[in-house]
Amino acid sequence: MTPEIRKRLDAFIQMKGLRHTPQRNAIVEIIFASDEHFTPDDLWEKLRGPGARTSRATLYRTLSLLTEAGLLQEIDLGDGQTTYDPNFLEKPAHNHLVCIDCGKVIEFEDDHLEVLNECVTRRLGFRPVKQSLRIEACCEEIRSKGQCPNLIQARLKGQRFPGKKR
Amino acid sequence: MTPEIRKRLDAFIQMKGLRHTPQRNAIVEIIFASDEHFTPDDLWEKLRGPGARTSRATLYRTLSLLTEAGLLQEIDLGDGQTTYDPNFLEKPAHNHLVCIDCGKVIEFEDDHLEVLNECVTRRLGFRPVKQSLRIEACCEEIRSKGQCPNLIQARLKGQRFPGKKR
DNA sequence: CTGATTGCAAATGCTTTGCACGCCA
DNA sequence: TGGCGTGCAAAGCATTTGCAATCAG
Repeated sequence: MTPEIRKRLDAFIQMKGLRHTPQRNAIVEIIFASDEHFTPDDLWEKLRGPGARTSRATLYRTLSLLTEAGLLQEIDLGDGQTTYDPNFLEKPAHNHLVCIDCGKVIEFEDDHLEVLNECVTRRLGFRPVKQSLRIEACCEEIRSKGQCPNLIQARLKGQRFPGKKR
Repeated sequence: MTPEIRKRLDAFIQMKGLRHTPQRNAIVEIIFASDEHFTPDDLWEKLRGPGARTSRATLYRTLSLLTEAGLLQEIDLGDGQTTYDPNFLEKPAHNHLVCIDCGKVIEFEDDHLEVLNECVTRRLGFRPVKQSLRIEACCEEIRSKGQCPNLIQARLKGQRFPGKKR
């Protein structure tokens, strides 16, 4: 967890008159230990490791807080659950490519894309706030080799694919 | 409902060995009477008008069928329910601008955007299948006039806004 | 006839909430 | 000590499913 993050979080907690608790700390610690996006369930799994006991309710409540604090961004991959993205202070735009074969999610940036999006938005008479591009595509690796490494892993995890909500 | 649509639907029904039923007909009729996007609930409302009795189960089942037949496209506006888009045969890309003040949804197209998206996708080693850009923005009308006509209507309808799932 | 289709109610899966108790500041 | 926070279980919501009855071809 960068000092930048910690600062923002502390500021938010103080401003809102909130409190530091072991549960909150544990959750925040785990989230910002990595910069990968995750679902509430991913987080729940990681939380079960250490002796830190939390409830799902607290988990969800904390996610809301962090989102409100601007430390997390909610993104929708279309799989029936909300995905959260930490470490986005440096990445204003959220573009995701989801492989419909293996479910792999790639986050990418493209300056041209951003400029273009801004132009379009203004042309329509709006002021851009947040933009997310979601591309569903199929993996060339699967087309050529017949399968890709993520596919097997995804199947094992019982991962949901785009389109299939539940 | 254009003959184009009817043709595709009949072909699909025949190919799959499905059947024509009054419920299916009623649903299809209502959907393709307009080219607006809608939620299952919007559709349910319209269905309650005529004497045609259907259940929500049939409604959802029919939506799945039409999606599978390629006559409907599922899009996710981030409000907790699936939105469906008919009349998309002519519009391959789905770009939506959602006003975070009034909830208004604008569908737009931009050729440059599409070309660019395709480039990015290929550069990442994928083959594009479906792309949807979602921009959250705020209405200039609200900034200048203090409110916009959609806001009042949206409030009355108890509309959900992006970010607030339930 | 026979399998596709329907409606109902119950089940799902993710997320939120009410409530009483506990703990931070 | 006064609330904020927490856990639990129950509630919510959109959507799906099991099943027996019904209907289309």
